[in-house]
Amino acid sequence: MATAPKLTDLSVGDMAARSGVAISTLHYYEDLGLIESWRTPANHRRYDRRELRRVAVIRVAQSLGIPLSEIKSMLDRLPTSRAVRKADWQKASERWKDELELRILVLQELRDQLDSCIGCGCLSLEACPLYNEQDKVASRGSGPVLFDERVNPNKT
Amino acid sequence: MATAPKLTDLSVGDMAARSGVAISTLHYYEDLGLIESWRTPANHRRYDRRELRRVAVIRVAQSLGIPLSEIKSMLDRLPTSRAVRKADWQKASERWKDELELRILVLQELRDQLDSCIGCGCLSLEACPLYNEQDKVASRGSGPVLFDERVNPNKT
DNA sequence: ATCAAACCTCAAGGTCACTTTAGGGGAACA
DNA sequence: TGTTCCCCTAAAGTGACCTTGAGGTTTGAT
Repeated sequence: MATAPKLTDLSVGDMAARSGVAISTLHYYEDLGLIESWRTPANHRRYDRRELRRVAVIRVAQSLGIPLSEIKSMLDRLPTSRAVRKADWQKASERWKDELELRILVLQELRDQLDSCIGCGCLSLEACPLYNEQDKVASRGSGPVLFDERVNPNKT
Repeated sequence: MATAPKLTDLSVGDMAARSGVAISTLHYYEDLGLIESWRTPANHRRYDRRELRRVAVIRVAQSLGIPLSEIKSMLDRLPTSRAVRKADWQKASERWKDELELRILVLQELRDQLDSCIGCGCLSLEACPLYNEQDKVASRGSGPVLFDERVNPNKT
């Protein structure tokens, strides 16, 4: 609510068109607190243009397999005032770059071991590096999740 | 059903312990036809030890973001007889290796563009290469899915 | 013979990230 | 003044991937 309504602000339809994200998804992101809007007297959403960047960042982060909850906590670390600077984004994106780096490394390891491992039978053993590697990337729920909040997936 | 019951076959509990996968998950995989068992006279499941490898492969594939449906169709391509050879696994894994390769390339591209892009403001524009890159990996539903069955996520 | 531990089935519940549906209200333009 | 489009909310639906629960059977050690 540090928002000073401007005529150049975007409607949800504009946002959808410009970001390539469905209106329903924008609503959803807003419910989750990932983006922010003010309302016109008619209760229509209006978004500061900067929210476009937020949406873009959200989508990019998602493509890295980062869950929305993580994305939110990253975005929450940005200054809440409207004056988010280059430096803020860069700092925030650093963490994802590291994550990305790690992800690449794990995948490369996986790939390098695929030849020497998958056909050799060791895949059935706890000792197999490929199989164990999986635990570091493995998903709970769906999709690869490299981030924390790793509950032990089964308690034997 | 090409199964010749052996005393060395594993119970579902054994499978769970040795594969690190919950019993309920093994049941689930079996329902989906990803793994196979025979039954004792008391209707208890027994798994050939080779099923351990199948489970391992399933988990590894999942860590690459490959959906179970894809994994199933890959596993279905293996000889149904019990005599699955090294070469069969290697052949089947080839496809995933390519997928892996692609995944690494996309992530690397993403990483390389992160510096030059995320702080510059272009992220809010359709022209941003990083933002567009996202479309090539983007998920529908949850988690990155590089495989086919890409429906257009929003029809504007 | 008893009793816990392990197994069975089937149905329902839960999470994530959305989309769809249903039933409205307000705005822009000819 | 329409009428057409865009917007609103709340709730339910979807699909992938499991987990939990209820109620019952079997095994195996004492």
